[in-house]
Amino acid sequence: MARRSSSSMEVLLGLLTIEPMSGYDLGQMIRESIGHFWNESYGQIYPNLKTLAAEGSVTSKIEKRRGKPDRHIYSITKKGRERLAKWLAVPPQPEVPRNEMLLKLFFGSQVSPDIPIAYLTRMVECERAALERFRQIHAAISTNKQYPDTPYWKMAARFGVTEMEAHLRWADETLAELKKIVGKQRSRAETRKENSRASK
Amino acid sequence: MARRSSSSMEVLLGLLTIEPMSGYDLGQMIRESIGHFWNESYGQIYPNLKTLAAEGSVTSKIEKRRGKPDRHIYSITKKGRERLAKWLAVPPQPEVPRNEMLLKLFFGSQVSPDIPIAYLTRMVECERAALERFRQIHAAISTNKQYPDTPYWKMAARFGVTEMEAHLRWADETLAELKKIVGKQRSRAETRKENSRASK
DNA sequence: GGGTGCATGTAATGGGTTACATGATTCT
DNA sequence: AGAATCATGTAACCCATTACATGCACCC
Repeated sequence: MARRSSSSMEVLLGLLTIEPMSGYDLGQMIRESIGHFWNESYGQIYPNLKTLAAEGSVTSKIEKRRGKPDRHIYSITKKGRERLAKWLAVPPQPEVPRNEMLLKLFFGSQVSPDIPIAYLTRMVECERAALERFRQIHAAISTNKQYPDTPYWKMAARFGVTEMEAHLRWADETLAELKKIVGKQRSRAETRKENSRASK
Repeated sequence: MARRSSSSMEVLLGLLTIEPMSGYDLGQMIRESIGHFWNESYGQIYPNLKTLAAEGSVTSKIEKRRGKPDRHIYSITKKGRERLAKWLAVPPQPEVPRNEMLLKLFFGSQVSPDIPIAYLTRMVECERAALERFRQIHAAISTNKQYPDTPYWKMAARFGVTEMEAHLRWADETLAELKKIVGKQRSRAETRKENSRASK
């Protein structure tokens, strides 16, 4: 997608401030903790770690384990922290995310209303589940020991909660609207049928 | 970004159901009408129109105009409508958008709270403006003549309104939280100063 | 015996933005 | 005179995902 200022390396640096980790661990962590607003594939993580190591932003140690494959444990260096801080200081640019669901809805008149009804219904289920997850994450962070990171993690979780609630409200409203359209089409079809019957 | 099922061609087809247009017009329209949830660059639009023309989903006519450059006016064909309908029938996959702002906030403890405060404040301004725009768009659609598309366009606009309102609520809450953190750091700094004064 | 998880990595592929090129007209 | 808008297009480049490759351990 060609984001000019990649951020893919900085995520790794950011997570390594929590504790030293392997590439595999980083992948796991990204999916579990920030997966709701950021993801990174291994095809990106491993090469980026190498680049960061080459420039001295991270160091690596090999952890030998009999039986299991070796683990390359990466730690953030002073230089890495500087790079992270520099990136954090740059105000994030407002980006327009591509929302395929809205795009399809925008062209909804081209197909039967049953189609948007179907995927919105499914979306509601997904978002209800996501909302629950966000609430649990928030609760888990709140009861845990308080790190300096805790308030920030809570803010991110609160974002998820607020957004999911908004989406659900919108979806309810929209589904009601779509059902009204279906109703109108049905009654028009009825009228047509009656007319043709009357004209016979 | 490698979305497996590109959608970039279907946007063009969708917009061409409204009326025949040139590549340039399509670019304008995308920015003005669906720019809040989808964008497309000319480097994408022109080649895609050629591809669509080659496969017979659109036809083109050249509009000669003295002085100004020629315009290639594209119209959607029956085949194009079929392709669009087929795409519309596929339920949109829930995608995790990359939210750089949340990512930076997540690592907020690494820098002074003034930094997130600054960009959240700016974000609030942008989103307030966006909210206003969405409301105006919604009002404009509502007062206009009713096309079959109208209800769907309204739904998309309502999504924007709902989401912006949610973001603004969250930003307010988050800014308050960040200011509390600043307060705590100030008071800690005060205490340290007093302690060192007392120890002199 | 076969699937799943751990663990690292590379290459192919594809999508998308930016920058560049061109050229006329209109506005300041 | 110079900037901006209209209008079309191409090429370079970047970023990211997917698929593939490898190999051991553990569980059913």
